[in-house]
Amino acid sequence: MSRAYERIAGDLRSRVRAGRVGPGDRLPSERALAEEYGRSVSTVRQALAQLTAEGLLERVRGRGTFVRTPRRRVVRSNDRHQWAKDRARQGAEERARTGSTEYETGLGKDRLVFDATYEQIAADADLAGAGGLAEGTPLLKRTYRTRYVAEPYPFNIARSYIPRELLAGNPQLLDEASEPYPGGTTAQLDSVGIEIDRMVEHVTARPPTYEEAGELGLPPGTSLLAVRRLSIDTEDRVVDIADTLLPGDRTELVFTTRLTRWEAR
Amino acid sequence: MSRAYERIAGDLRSRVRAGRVGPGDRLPSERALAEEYGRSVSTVRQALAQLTAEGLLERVRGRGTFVRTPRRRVVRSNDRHQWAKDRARQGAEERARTGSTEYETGLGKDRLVFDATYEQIAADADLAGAGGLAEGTPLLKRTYRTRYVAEPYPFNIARSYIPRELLAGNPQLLDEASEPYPGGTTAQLDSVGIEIDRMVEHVTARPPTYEEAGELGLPPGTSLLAVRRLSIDTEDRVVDIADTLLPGDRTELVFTTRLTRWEAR
DNA sequence: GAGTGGTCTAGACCACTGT
DNA sequence: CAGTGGTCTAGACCACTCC
Repeated sequence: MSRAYERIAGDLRSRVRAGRVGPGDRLPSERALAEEYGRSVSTVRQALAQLTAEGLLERVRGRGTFVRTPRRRVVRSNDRHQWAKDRARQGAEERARTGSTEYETGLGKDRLVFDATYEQIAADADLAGAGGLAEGTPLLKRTYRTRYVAEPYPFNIARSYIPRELLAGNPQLLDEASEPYPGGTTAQLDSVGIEIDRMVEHVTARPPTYEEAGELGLPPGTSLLAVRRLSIDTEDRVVDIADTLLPGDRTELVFTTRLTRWEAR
Repeated sequence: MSRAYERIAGDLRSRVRAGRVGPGDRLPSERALAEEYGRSVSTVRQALAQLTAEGLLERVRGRGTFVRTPRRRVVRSNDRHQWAKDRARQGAEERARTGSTEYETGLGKDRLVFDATYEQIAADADLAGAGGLAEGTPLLKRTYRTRYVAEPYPFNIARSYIPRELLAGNPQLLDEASEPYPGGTTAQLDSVGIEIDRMVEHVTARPPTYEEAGELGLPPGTSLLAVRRLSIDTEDRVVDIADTLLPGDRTELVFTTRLTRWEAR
């Protein structure tokens, strides 16, 4: 390894891994490290930038360079789909009492803040392709943001697209003032006679765009989980396309796949 | 936005998004951009480094800076678990004819290269916790790498851990020379009387470590999908823990969740 | 005010690509 | 060979934190 900044990065990396500096600890300053390794400050900065991009360090102006402390993860399990479907057919009081995100996080409404906005749009090529629709099909676009009361940034941004034609039977569904709708999307679709048969979720990971990093308050060295979920009804139509963005450093997705039993041999 | 490098990055970003430069196109050189924006080369380099980390650009020494071309994605669907379970009870010839990865990618054995190594280890705290085992429990550790014949880097690294006690009935299972085992892990477990009831997959995303980036040949600006899959048998035991690393820029995970039907109202 | 990281400069030299 | 990006230097000045 002939590059000075890689030697420095490698050395600092092993200091962290060996536990000689732990989460939250401060590293020596740029100038001190430059002195220690006999290199210029710029070279040390390059090493520190690499470790920051790896998610190992966190740099704070005026305070110093710290070993990043892992954030507590929010678990999202696909069990919630069945839970939500069962709930949608329960009494209105029961539906109003609980929400899907509360179910996931185990937290009450007083600890979480939701935000919903509705728009009417036309399907672009991407959405049309995903939903098996013609381009230009009128859609209801709903945007949801969920965050902890105590935190400034949402831990979840979701955009849902539903063909407007499907919602004709219940005009209330086009009005964002109905949110939070008791029983969620499953109950909303039930109100116009739609039953969901299955959810198909497409999971990808990538670095956040500049705008996404801003919206979600993602520090450098964090990945983004992007989930596109298709809700398919009992007539095999795509009745909802939901794109969800989740911070990679605080999300764990859990999927349980149940298998049919073997016949006795 | 007072920072010069952010203005430059923002301007170049919009050039790409507006399609004024498309995938594969070359951008002006560092020196040319410095001239154009009236800034030093270092400032331009900072802007280009940011866009590279976002996965938007690709820099090649001696050739130039290019707009990154998206790689073709390998789709991994949870349907394969049921497929593999069904296959495990078929004839030996049928099992030998196909593999799980071929099923996933739609490619034949001649286009893919597998590699398997076996080790015997003791459970550390992490594995013991995941498997509900005592620390130190003897495990069989199997490492698999899968790649295209035409490519140098694997698109998949998997490490599987099975309590050795479960495999006592079939010594052949401890020998890596048995790989590829016809019918895969499901058939291997079947040979010692274990039937899998369900798979539980935990999905997370993060930047690759330095070593992972090297192993998988990940370019800067790429995330890593890390999946921990627990195989749970019909007696509710964790019979396999499989940790899989997948390049975020070429993997799409698909999970289908089937819901039970409502009773007629 | 002392100490921290962030931005920016104006270079030098090197490694690599393509002609 | 000219042209590209990669490494490294030795600074200056700024924005911010903490005492």
